[in-house]
Amino acid sequence: MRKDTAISGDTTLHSRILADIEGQIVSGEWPPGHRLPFEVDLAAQYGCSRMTVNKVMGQLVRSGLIERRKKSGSFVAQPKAQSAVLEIHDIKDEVQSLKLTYGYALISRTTRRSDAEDMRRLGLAKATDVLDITCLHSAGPDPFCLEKRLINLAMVQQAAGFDFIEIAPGPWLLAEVPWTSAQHSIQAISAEKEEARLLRLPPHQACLVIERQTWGQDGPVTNVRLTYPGSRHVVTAQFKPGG
Amino acid sequence: MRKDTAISGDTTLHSRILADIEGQIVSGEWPPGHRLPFEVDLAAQYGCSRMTVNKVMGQLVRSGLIERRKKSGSFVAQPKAQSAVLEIHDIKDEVQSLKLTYGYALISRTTRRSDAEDMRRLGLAKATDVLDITCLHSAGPDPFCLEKRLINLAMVQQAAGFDFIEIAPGPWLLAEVPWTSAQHSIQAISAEKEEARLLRLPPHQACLVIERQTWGQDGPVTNVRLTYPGSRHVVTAQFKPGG
DNA sequence: TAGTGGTCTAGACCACGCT
DNA sequence: GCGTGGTCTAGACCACTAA
Repeated sequence: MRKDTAISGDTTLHSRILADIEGQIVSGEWPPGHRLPFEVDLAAQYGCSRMTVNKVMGQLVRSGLIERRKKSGSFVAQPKAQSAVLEIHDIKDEVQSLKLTYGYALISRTTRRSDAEDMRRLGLAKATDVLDITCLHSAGPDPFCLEKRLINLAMVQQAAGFDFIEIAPGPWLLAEVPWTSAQHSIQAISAEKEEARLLRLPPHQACLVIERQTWGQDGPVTNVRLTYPGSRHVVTAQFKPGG
Repeated sequence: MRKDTAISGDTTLHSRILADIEGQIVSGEWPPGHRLPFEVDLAAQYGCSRMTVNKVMGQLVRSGLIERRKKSGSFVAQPKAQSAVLEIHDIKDEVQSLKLTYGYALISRTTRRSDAEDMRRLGLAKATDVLDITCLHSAGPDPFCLEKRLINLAMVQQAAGFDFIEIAPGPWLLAEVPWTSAQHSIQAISAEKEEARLLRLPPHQACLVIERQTWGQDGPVTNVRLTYPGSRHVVTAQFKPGG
């Protein structure tokens, strides 16, 4: 068959088929549990090969819109847990996107043998040397975020020789150390005295705390706890099926 | 060439190639900016067709590990904004996974013409009728989460005839209304008097507030604000490249 | 056991963007 | 120009599983 890659429309065949099927589902015309046409039939309907349809179906599965069972067919999925994509930006970018001048100040930097709390935060099995950094990110004249970070020196030897006076540990680590996975937790706390002082807040003010634990290929790399003052900071996440 | 789908290993060819390349990247052997072999060369190296390699490359692009430029080739991406997947579970499941008995109580349910605040929360362009629901989810004997929800009756007519006494609006909407996208925001607040009373908290206690705005195909469906007491609730998110 | 999805091939043409 | 990725085909075999 002659290939006319210039699709009869504007985008690729994939996108057109994908959009069609997504449309059927989100409009409710194909409710949860409805069985979609078989790959062979869709291929015939769109006049394309089965593999093209298969690719689309793969995307639909990944986005959670459909479920597929061999021998039975493909079905519109029951919507269940929503999963949203949380974008975690660099703090500097975050501040600058608010049209404020970004400031960074190192508050403390100490090296020690990891204690029980350090090992818990990093998820260490046995004690190693850790670097403990506290620093403050500011937006214009105001404190923006307090960062308390632990770096596992067993994984990041070169951090021992870096002062972190000019460059924040976040971007430095990102450029320096390959990492494989991360886990985030978000909670609300009342600011403790020391935090409140550094963030120039009244004591017991509600703060948003984002804690991120990062692993490299060979073990824990770093744990960072970012404390954002009051309700000034908002974390957002988007969900869109088939993204 | 004879097809031996029984892969020389344990999984599919895809997975093997994907794992190999991911390994090169996360181990740091291929640092950011490094150019990967061309598709043709990888295909030759693995003794497979170019399309198989192409599929893998597509996954690597989607997971943000590489960037591809025509004529230049494929390059290991500079790690930038981290994006994590936030799983937003049903509150009932959340409570039950803590081995606590789930309880639900409707506190108020009123219908009105949307005021300015309603329109802001729902993102309405012009006024419609809205259903305003306040309810409480509990875990064992304790309040777990306060839910304040608006439902756009122009989009969800059938909600007007439902009492929400036995069934919480969240699961009801999930089953009843197809939706296309959602946006979440998370922030820390100090509990106001009314919230503190319902959640049985001392006033001004720090609370985590998750607000979710949901759109259907034809417009705003619902806005829900979930207030979790104190630092008892933690939202978690996972990141794993190439997931 | 037969139907369905899962995977793969060995080609092909096209568009884009370096050089 | 020409090399690279982007897309697509018309087959094929296999594994799984529901009937």
